[in-house]
Amino acid sequence: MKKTIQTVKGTREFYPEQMSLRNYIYEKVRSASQAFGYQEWDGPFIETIELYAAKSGEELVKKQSFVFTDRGGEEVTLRPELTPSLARMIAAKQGELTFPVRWWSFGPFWRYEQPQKGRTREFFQWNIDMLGVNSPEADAELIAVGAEFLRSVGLSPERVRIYVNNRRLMNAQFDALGISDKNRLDVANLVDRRSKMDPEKWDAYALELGLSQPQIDGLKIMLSDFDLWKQSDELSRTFSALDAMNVREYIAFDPSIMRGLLYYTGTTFEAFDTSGSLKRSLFGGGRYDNLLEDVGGQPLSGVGFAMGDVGMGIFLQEAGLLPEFEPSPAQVLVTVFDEKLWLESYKLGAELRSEGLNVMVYPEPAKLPKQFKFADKMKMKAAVTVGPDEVERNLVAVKNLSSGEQVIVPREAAVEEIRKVL
RNA sequence: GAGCCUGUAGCUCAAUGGCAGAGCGCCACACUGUGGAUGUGGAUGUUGUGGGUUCGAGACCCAUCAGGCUCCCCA
Repeated sequence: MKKTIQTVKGTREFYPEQMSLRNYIYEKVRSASQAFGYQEWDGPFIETIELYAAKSGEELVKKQSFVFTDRGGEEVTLRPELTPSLARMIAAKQGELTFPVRWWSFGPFWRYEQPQKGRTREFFQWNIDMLGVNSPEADAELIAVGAEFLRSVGLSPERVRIYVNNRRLMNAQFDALGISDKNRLDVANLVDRRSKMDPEKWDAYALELGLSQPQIDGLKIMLSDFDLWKQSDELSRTFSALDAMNVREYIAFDPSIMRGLLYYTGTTFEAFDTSGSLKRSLFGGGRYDNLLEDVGGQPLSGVGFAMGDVGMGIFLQEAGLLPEFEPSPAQVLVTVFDEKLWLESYKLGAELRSEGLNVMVYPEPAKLPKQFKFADKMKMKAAVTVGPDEVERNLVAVKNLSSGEQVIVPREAAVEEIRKVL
């Protein structure tokens, strides 16, 4: 390595092993989405900054998006999230789509962040949304899709939990405590940090925001009341529906879940890894009522969530839940005996492929031990050899690489023999 | 955008300011019709990059790049 050109900071290189993990997550995401009847879709990877300026946070637009000027002088950005594109696309065809719309997507996003573990500048994200139905049961369905995904990758309720809360319930609580609208965002932020901050610092921060001691005490009581959801008809119905959908064990009410202060208006939820000492967020979402209007559509309510591939990948790996990596898509190696029989091996390989097997032929007449070692490293299951003896009598030698047993069979029986080994 | 830690062989890591090393992996051979084991031998490299201090720098200083931790943020 004389001279190397570095990758762009925060980008990711997918060697085959990482690519198989990405594809594994994609497959599970697709299965969970399709099991509930959601359609796959996607938007542009490049958008104008105005799309996000409308209602995404200032932090996102000004500091955390990849913005640059194209050759035509237009300011464009690599998409940092999908929901605004979704809102625009729905609004554009609002009159012709069949509602309720159930859509999901899995694609790349970019955010200009400080890279650290679990956080890169380039990542893949699963987005899934239902639009056109505004009900606690619809909220429950989205949560259930998330829960079924968790179940499908082998994550048990002991390991991961989806915490659910509701903005309207919280607003009612804030009203009861006499917390002004002006303070609402700050207080929501305060509530969100309850579990992340030292209790003493949390108190000090609360005082800083101008809350009175009775208000702070009231908040604390509220935050430790895990039966609070019973006061909310919405959440009661959502939890009943989750029970019916057989995912209730993955769900818990948590009054400190606030999330997206920007456009969530009803139920919000967030999945956490509960196995470690610190909670790691795995996905989150909620109901949004005003998104379509913001991009010029007719009022339309929706609910959805998003999950990044980076954190989920690390979590699955640490939990020992990754499927074993198979280096070679071909489980069969045809060896090359010597230069004279080289093309005979290619011929055999073609025959086996025509029978539907994935077959790799060693690319040169190397020593057989070397070829077998290669098959081992690639974790292949069978090696097939045609040497002078076999060719003469129209035979092939099929070796089971895990047991070490080799049988010599007529060439026509090779496929059948190989299938026994796979 | 701010602070701190780290960067040495393909990988994991050693080396008081004084000859750059080990284990694993890799390659070759033992073994010219068969892998996983074992043995023997071999190659690892501009110590992230660029400056500086010093007789002498992997080590100390400055800058820079990267990724890790924290703040921020988490749409």
